[in-house]
Amino acid sequence: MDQEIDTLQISSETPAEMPDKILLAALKLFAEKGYFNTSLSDIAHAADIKTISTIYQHFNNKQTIALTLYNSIFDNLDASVDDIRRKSEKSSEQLRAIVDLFFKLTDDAPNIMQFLLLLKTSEFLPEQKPLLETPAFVKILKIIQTGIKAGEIRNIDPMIAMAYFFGIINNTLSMVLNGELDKKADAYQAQTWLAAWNLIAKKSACF
Amino acid sequence: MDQEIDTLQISSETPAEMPDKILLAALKLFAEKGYFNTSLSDIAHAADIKTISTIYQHFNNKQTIALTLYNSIFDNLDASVDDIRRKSEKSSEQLRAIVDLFFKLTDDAPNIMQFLLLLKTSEFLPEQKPLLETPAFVKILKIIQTGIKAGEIRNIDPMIAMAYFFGIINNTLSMVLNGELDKKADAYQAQTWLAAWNLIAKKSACF
DNA sequence: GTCTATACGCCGATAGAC
DNA sequence: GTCTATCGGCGTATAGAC
Repeated sequence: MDQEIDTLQISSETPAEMPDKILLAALKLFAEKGYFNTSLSDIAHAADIKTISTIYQHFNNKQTIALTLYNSIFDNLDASVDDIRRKSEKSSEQLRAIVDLFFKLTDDAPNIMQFLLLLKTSEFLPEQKPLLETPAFVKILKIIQTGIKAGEIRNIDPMIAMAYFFGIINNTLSMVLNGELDKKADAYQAQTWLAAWNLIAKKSACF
Repeated sequence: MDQEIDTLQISSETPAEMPDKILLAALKLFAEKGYFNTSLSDIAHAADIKTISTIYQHFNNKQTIALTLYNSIFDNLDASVDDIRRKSEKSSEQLRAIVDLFFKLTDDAPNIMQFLLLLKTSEFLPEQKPLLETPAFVKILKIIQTGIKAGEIRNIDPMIAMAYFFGIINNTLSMVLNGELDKKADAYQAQTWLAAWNLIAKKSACF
């Protein structure tokens, strides 16, 4: 996955334009302190802007900033999942690629993963869909369902498979993001993938 | 586990005294809407109190209410873990009892589990320890370490074992609490315990 | 297009009557 | 011990000068 996160360049060299500067500052602060603990002044300060007014040149209000981030992140995730589904047919390989993406993002763009995994978006974006009803995750559910039909994945409730699989993946990544695991996500990727996949895979000797 | 949650009776018949009425109302609202979306007026209203002032008779400020809840919940969890460690020596049985407790609480006292699993307490109680540094979870980590030494649990990093084990358990319970799984937690308990335990147990045919 | 100044509301918190 | 009234501040948002 070499696709950038939409207009939100993770590691671009060109200094960000104003709207992106604001979004990046907001993303960082939301991820670190939470939505309600960051004021527009905080965002302005972090974006090297003197006053709050400039923010209103680009966004109608604070919530819109969060919504723009939300849409950018989930649109991009959705596009990545589409990409992944196109490149392979096997559920195992598709899930593997998604796990790759998540681990890579955790190391390279932790703020984005914090937004995805740690923030309770329903508290400040009540209209938005919860994580699992998001297009990206609906597609991931389909991958699992396909895997079950194809005999790659054990014949259990797909939602349960998803709960277990991403329970392992996301909890491990959450602990990396929280500093409760001290190495980079990359160090845990291989064994965590194995644990999660073997748990739902049919060929495993587990069940 | 028949122990009540401290002074916070979950299903007591006797109408709660004033401080508990406030705490129960706050717990419910914090769990449902989040800390920052609930005002003291909301709490007063939910506690059948006419004005906010009455709250200040019992608590110094809003944060203290949250802190009292936090302490009550974690003290109780800690006591439960002590109980469990006393009743059995085997790590498997101890972990099993903890899982029993979590599933039971999810069905019987969802607000408490929402507070535990879903709320980001660091956002409104920044001084408090994160979940895993809490006495209860330090003891749980010890259970896992003991299990490794005893040969019950695979010889992996205890933190990783914890990440996987509670990744499965907590994510499943989170999905129940969010309504993403439609049955009661009880319906998923047996298979979820098996999945989590087999993942870290040594005797499993998995690895 | 960036800044100054200001308006407005909500909420946490307090004083004090009864 | 419960209520009325009110304060003060912060944070969102806007109007308008330059």
